[in-house]
Order: sequence, then structure tokens, then C-alpha cells
Amino acid sequence: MERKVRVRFAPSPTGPLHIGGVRTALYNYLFAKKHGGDFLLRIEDTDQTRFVPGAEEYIIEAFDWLGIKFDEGQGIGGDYGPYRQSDRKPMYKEYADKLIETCWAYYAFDSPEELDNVRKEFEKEKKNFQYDCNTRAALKNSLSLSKEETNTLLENNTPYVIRFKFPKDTEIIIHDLIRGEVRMNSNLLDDKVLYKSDGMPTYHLANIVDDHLMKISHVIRGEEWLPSCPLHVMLYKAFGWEDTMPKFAHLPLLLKPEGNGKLSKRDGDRLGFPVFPLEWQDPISKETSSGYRETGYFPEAVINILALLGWNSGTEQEIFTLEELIDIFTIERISKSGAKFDLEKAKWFNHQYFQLMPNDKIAEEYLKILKEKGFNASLEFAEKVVSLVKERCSFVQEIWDQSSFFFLRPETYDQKIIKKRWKEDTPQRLGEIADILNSITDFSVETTDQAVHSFIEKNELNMGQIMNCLRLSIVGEGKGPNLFEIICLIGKEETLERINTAIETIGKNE
RNA sequence: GCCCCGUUCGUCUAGAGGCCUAGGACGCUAGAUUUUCAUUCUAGAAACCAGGGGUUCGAAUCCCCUACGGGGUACCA
Repeated sequence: MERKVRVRFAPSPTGPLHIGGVRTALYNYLFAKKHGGDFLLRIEDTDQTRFVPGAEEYIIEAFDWLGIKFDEGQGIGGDYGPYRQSDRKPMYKEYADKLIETCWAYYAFDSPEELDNVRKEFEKEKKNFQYDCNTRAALKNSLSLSKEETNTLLENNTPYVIRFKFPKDTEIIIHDLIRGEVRMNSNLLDDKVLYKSDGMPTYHLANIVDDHLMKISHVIRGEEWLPSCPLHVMLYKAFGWEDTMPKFAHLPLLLKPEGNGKLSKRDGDRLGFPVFPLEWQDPISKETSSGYRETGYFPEAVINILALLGWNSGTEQEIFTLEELIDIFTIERISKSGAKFDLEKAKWFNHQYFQLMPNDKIAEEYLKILKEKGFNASLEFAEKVVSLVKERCSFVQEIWDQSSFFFLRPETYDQKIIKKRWKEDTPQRLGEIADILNSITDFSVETTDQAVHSFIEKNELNMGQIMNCLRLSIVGEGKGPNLFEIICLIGKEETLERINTAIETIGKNE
């Protein structure tokens, strides 16, 4: 009796994939895998005017990066293809005709201009126009016209659309897996266009026909579809497909971090976080939008972030692998209200994954950044640097900020530290330390550490006084990892030169 | 305007009538660790559960109203 779980992600290739769309896909994927079902990708490109070249490829690449695999669909294959609606174009007419035959739909010949005028007329009277059971009798369609008139128009190739004929006084009940029962009265619903004058179906028709033909068991989609769900339910009824109608689940929307409204591309750019999985360049305006991948987020982190934005496991665990998510995911635990994206928490998630990443992997990426900056280093050296500064970073890109002193001598010295720590006898003390370091043949963290410490003890000096100034001369600032780790990595020669430069520079030109 | 959905710390959320003087996480503050900064650890502040009415011995949890937020209202998806 129970049908095999088959769910789909059905984006429209009108641009890069929005992060909210990624979350929708993720929930579909988790649900499918949890139940041993299929997850398919269907491209909904019925609006030819909004087609954006490259968008389809972008979508496929994005999921590839995220590690979310489709079982079938566009670019993958499968038994229910084609999976691009424009390639399925010829079949939709047949279904639209079927609805005309059974009187669930009708031809409408009103031109867009005519409808515009009607709308304006209504507005004048402060009323709202809707093409529905109350107004259709007064408009130009196969319901108001005689059979002969309709046929003549059809024979003359008059442009027409096919509209759904909503029955009067019918209560439509939707059983939403997240929201429970949602009721709507058919009198308030308008006769949506199912088939456009350009020979393409609208979303509503194509969606229902394809979901049926592709044996979709559950429709998990954004909340923006809830208002048109009654139409979809009625379409299943009209086609006589009620017994295999998928179950619906309408997801809450992703909201912008501050203020109100849906998360949009603009917000990301303004607030400094990506709204798209991958970087995207608009083919026409050439404007680029940042992506999670390019910003340094790990796919695992993005999945983790998205999974917890509108869903929770009911436990206190927050870091999940994809496998764990599949295991624990349930639609029942999806929340009903919209979720605001939180940049700080997103960074924290990435930080967690960053710490788990092996040093050599990070070092490889780090070497690329170094190369861009004009530095060549061995993988071994890069790996050591990474191991020293990794825990204070959330992204590979941050490694440089924490480690530039390994490659660049300080050009300036932090004035605050100078003021606080640089005393009259500091140059002399540093000179003595330089001599001691110079005398060490086995230049290691242990030997240098011990040498400097015993020097401080022997002269009864203050630890902070010496160490901070020594750090200042090496790094130029009062921060960074263990000083002896640093001097050993840059080597004796470099260390001594930096100390000498500091002695000569600091306090001289003020 | 009309229709639909929603409303617990700043944010993501736990909570399915008594376990709630509302728990966790991010962020924030303080302390500890450190030669320093960061990390880490510990502690703390932070929601009269949108407001108002009911129902009940008892409500964040059930019902109603209001407010606010969101979505929809295209030959877009």
C-alpha cells in the first residue's frame, strides 16, 4: 500500500540557486534518503522569457559541490525523462485538452491588454479584479461564448489560454505535513491559467502532470506555494489522480537577518555574506555575487547550517554529518515560522569544520593564496604555519591574516605595545638575547625557549617585559602563537635580523 | 484591499496542560589558562513565552479576538 518515496527538487533556471532553494533541496534529499527513496532533479523552464543561460549548469554544479546526489533527473538520467519541462512541451497540451473535455477547464481569448483594462476598471471602483466564477461569464471565453463562436475563434488561430474552472462553493482542504489542515473556499480562488498562448504550460499544469508521471510521493517546497496548493489539489481531482496525489509539506521561508522580508540577493551583498552556494556572474550585467564555496565555507558546514535553519533534531547536538542528518531527519520537526539567517553562527559552524580539516588539506589551499601574494613555500612549511594558527581561524582565507609575519618582516611596530613595554634598557636586553640565540647551534623550540627563560631568570627580569618586546620585534604586534614556534620556523638568521632591525628602529625616530 | 501562514532570550531553537522560578546553541559580558592576541574552559546577563480575553484545580502549550510579521493575489516559478 505504501508507495515508494520519490521526491523532487524542481528549480527554475532563472539565475543562480538561492540558498533557500538549497535548503529545500536538502530537506527533500534527507527525507528521500531516510526512507530509502529517490531524489530527482527536474528543471522547470516553462517561462521562456526568464531563461538564463548557465543557470542549469550552475544548479548541477552547486549540488555536486555540496555532495547532494540526485538519483535521477536532468543531467543524470532515469526512466521518467525527459526531466526538463521544455523538452516535455508536446505532452502538456494533451492534458490540458483532457481538462477541457471534462469541463474542468476552458478556453479564454482575452488578450493581456483587455485584461489589463478590466483590471483598471475594477480599480476605479476600488474593487479587485479576479478571473473567477463571478467574472468569467462577462469575459471572452468558451464558457461565455457559444460553441460556434469558440470554434470560429479557434479555427482562426486566435491566441488563447486554457484556464482552470474552479467550481463554486467548494471547500478545499489541504493536509500539510507541517501545518496540518488548511482550508480554503473555492469562491475566493481565481481561474488560473494552465496553458499559455505560447504553447507552454504554466507551472501549475506542468508541475502536477510531471509529479504524477514521475510518481512523486511527497512534495516538499517553499511556503510561497501554499496559496496555490488548493489549485494543485483540485487538479489531481480533475485528472482523477486523487489516490496517488503526493503529500504536501510547505517549508517556512528564509528571512533576511535584519529588518523584514525574504532573504534576497541584495541582502547578502549588503550584509557581507553569500546568498548563493557558488559564485555567480550575471551573463548580462556581468555583476558577480559571492558564493559560499569561494568565501571558504565547507560544503559540510553549509549543509549543517541550512539543516538547522528551520529544523532541529530535538537533541542538543548541533554538528551533524550528512549521514547523521539522514538518520535523524523528520518532517515533523520542521518549524512553522520563518528563520533569519545568522552570519555569526554560520561562521561558528565553519570554524567547527575547519578544526576538523587535516592540516595538509588546508595547507594546500593556503599555498594557493600564498602564491597569489607572491610567496613560495614548501608544503611542509605551510603545514607548520597552518598547525600554529588554524585554531584561531574559521576560513582558509583568514590564515594569511594570522600568519603574514612568517613571510613579511614587520614594517611598523604597534605603538601601544611600545608605550607600555619598551623601556630604556630594552634595546640592550634584546641585544643580549640576540647574542644568546646566535650562540645556539641546535636552534629548536625547546632550546630557544630554555635559553631565553634562563636569561630572564638569571637577570631577575620581568617575563612580560622581555617576551612582549621580543615578540614586538619579530611580529610587529602583540599577538600571535607561541613565540619560540615562530622564531624556529623563520630560522635563526631571520630572527636575529628582525631583532636587530627593531633595536635600530624602535624609539629612534619619534 | 482580499486570502493564507506564522509569532518563546538579539538570532536559531527546546517545549505537544502540571517536570518551566522556560532548557540548549551562536553572539555578548566576566573570570581562568597564555609571554601576547586568539583558541579553549568556567560563569553570567539575556524571553513576564506578541497583547487581551476565555477553557481548566492548573496554559508557553487548547479556543477566540487584536496587533505585528511573512507569503500569495501574473499568459513568473
